[in-house]
Amino acid sequence: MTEWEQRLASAGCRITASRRAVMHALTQADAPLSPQEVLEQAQAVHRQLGLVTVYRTLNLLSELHLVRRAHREDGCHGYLLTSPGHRHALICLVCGRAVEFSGEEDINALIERVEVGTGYRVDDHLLQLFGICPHCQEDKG
Amino acid sequence: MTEWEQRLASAGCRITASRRAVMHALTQADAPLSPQEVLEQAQAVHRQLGLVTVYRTLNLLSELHLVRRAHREDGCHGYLLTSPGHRHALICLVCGRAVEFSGEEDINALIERVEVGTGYRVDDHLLQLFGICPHCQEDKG
DNA sequence: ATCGCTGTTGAAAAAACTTTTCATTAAAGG
DNA sequence: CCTTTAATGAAAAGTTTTTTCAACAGCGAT
Repeated sequence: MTEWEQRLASAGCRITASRRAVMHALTQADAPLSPQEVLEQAQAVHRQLGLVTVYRTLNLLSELHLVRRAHREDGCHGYLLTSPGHRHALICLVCGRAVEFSGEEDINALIERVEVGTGYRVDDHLLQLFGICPHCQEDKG
Repeated sequence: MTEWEQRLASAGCRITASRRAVMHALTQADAPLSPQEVLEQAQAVHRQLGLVTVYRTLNLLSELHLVRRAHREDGCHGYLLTSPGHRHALICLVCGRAVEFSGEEDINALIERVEVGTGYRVDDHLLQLFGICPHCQEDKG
């Protein structure tokens, strides 16, 4: 039983073909996938999968933090597998490839400064970086 | 002529009642507003305003960076006036009140570290903080 | 293995959200 | 004031997401 299956099971959820197919699609992908794209990829493994189930599965996986949304200034429609210990995504503006990174230490100084400056108590944050991946840098050079 | 009107004008756009109404709504609000909410607020000033125009206006204002989307882990449907020089928003989880802050300096160290670690070239970022505003902290205490 | 309970599923439909189309209106410069 | 043309509102189309519900399939007990 894989780690995510373990996680589902201990949350009292069943390991189904649909869920395996969605996780498979997200595991294969190296860029964020929209629900529609997840469906297309996942149907290769589980033909009768429906879009509704993709939505439900993505919501479930998000709640369990196995999957995360990718955010862009113009919307937030992509989903991404979370890498354990890495809370933030870095997405290539050319090809969409995404990697994750951690950097809590660096952010804490900023948060503390903002707390003092605003009087807010900061509980959570959302950080995402955009740039050009090594692969796409080569293509240009 | 206000600053945002100046900005619109120099982009070759007209200053219309609809645009004034949308800007008015966003100026009054201290929390991010959805397009629907913008419509409701703005209609107080410009009765015949339609939702379509709200969408068009928000897109225009976003392009000119006069307005920005608010992002949450579960979606990105709110719009927020941008404060000049402040690129990031801090949103109260209780009442939705938002303030903006800057912190480029703090983030640059992180970005540089990530660039070295991943090989990506980082061009842009999205950072948003969530917490409890001073007002809502009082309500509890 | 089989059974039964109940969480899950897929399809259809509904709801919500966003964009397109187009005739009409109204800014802004002359 | 006119004229030009960007902008508007309403309706319709398109897209995305959620709800409903009968049928299905995990999985624990037998």
